[in-house]
Amino acid sequence: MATNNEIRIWKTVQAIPKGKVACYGQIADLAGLPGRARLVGRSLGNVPDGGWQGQQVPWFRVINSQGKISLPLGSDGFERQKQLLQDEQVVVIGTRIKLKQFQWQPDLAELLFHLDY
DNA sequence: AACTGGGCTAAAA
DNA sequence: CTTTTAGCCCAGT
Repeated sequence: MATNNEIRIWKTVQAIPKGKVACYGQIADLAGLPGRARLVGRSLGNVPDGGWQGQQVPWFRVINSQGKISLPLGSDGFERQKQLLQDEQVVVIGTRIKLKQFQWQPDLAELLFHLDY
């Protein structure tokens, strides 16, 4: 069953724009769960097929604070994440993500804080 | 009521 | 650049 924290996390992740990424700690903060990056990682592994409330949850747009894909290099999950990112023009070199702009726009963060859960 | 292992992190080496 | 170290949090078991 989905926990409240998972739901908050999924909804926050749904706000990541296509072609951009965010890191686990960042999502935790924006979801109002500071210090719980690991919970974000765990929760993204529990995303229901078909997403949440009819909306997909772009789990693959979440990476670690080093700007890399966190799944084990060469694993199925890694390849899947890499493919999905490349499908939206995000450049992946080895495990590393390349983005012109790695940070969230302030107005977006502002919007997220006001999400009505 | 412990115990554990993660899709973590920041800092240091 | 990389690896290590030492914190960190908590759902699942």
